[in-house]
Amino acid sequence: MSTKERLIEAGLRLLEAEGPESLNARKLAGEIGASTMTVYTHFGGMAGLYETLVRRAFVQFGDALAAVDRTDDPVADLLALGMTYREFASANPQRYRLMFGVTAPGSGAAAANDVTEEGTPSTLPEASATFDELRRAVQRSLDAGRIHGDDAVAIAGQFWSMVHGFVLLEMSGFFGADGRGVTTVLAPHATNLLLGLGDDPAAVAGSTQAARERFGAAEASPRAEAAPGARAAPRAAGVRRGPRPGRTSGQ
Amino acid sequence: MSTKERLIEAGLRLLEAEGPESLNARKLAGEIGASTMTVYTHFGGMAGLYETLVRRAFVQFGDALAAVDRTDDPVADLLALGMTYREFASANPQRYRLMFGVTAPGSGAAAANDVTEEGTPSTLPEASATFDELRRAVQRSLDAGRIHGDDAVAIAGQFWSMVHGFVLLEMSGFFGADGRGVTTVLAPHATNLLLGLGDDPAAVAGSTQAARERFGAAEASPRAEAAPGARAAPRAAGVRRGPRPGRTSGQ
DNA sequence: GAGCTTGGCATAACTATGTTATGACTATCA
DNA sequence: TGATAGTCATAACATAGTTATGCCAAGCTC
Repeated sequence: MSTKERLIEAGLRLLEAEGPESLNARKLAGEIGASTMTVYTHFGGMAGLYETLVRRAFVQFGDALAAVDRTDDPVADLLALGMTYREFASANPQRYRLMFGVTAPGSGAAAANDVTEEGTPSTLPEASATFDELRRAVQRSLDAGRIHGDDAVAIAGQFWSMVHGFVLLEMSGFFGADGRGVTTVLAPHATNLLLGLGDDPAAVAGSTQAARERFGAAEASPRAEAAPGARAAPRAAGVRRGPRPGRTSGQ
Repeated sequence: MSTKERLIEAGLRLLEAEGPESLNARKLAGEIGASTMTVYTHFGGMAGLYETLVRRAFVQFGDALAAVDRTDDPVADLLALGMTYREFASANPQRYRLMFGVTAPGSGAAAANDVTEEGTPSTLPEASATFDELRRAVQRSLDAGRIHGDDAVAIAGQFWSMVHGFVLLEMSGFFGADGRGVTTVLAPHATNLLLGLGDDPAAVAGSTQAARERFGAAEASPRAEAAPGARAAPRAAGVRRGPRPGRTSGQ
């Protein structure tokens, strides 16, 4: 594997394993047995590396979403998409935060802006693709007459706000530790939103059940970054984890 | 004013004015004509300063939300609360990000963890108070029979997910630049959620109109952070202007 | 094949930032 | 008046991003 690729993989791994503060040039380089210079040769600096990681993460994220089956129940598909979305974020919280310019990868990241700070995802084609997956599911639900409206993008934005907000608040520790918030907050929210969009209560219940069953089955599949037990035993100890080696003066 | 207080205010000001990367000890100290040592004397380090800024920001945020009038239309109150919420976040994006452990204030912030990274808000009483404001509005809507459900906290969580997710995505540049997303995404989302919660369509429309008018009126008031852009105006430089604390009179 | 060019990379130095050690100065109090 | 505690400037140290420099191997030209 090329040095560049090894750096990227080490970066993604270190990010989740030791948190964003370990995403520094020296540690990264040490991880692959190279010098910090490689970061500059291949990425122009830490900012470039961050951007590459963000793109890569979005691709993986997009792959995970694209892997959701499309059935003849577009609303169930939409719900399954949401569950997968939340699953990915819960399993890779640091990655998710980085993707949405929401992490603190160290001082360099602040300089990395352009990518990390504000415009981050909205200008990345990889991110747009992610959103597009959602938009299509909404469009199919519209086409099927399950929900009503004239702007699939706007409706997709509502679903996105819902899941994105939930996921971040859940990561921050609101909504309880285990996946409890999913049943108390996210699922009812999705139901309410669908009802508000005009879907039939019975149909919503059916699609919810279908998505739930489908999702329980999908859990057995060996998805790479769909880390262990996101639903059953999701990191009760919280997002971080980590003795945080040798901070400050080591003392 | 005490050195400590001046550091806090300089911190909040620098944060919005120059971004999180300017929130460093030397710049901060220079801002008030002191040495970096003051940061350690008063806050124990940058981490302590961050935590103080987060608490202060939550207090200001809570004040802004508490200043929303309570009328005999609890749903309109709820919507006004949401608009105020979004307004605060849009006017003080860096502050909002910091509050939710969502900013990248430089390498120190990663160390600031404990506060900045994961548990940030969920363990801060100031943050809980914020959420409680929302919960009460939901409870009043339940009591009034406008919406149905047995768990005000869970329902409040849905509203919170909605606004939080919207606000962050809007900051990241999705949903367009001006407040356009508010009318295309956030407002319809709120309507749909209310409908899903059992409110009457006509009643929702009425409350929405009431909230809109009330908010438009409030816009004329000399609220610092009540920036223009929610409906029509662009809020080009909306990043500036800090909210003056302690305007809790209107309650 | 000899020499040149290019790209990858190690070494080491430079800069910025968090942090700490030290000591001076001031206010308060016994 | 002397002691103590708190505040804070100076200066040094550690870490992390970055850059300068040069080595070296792979091609390429002649």
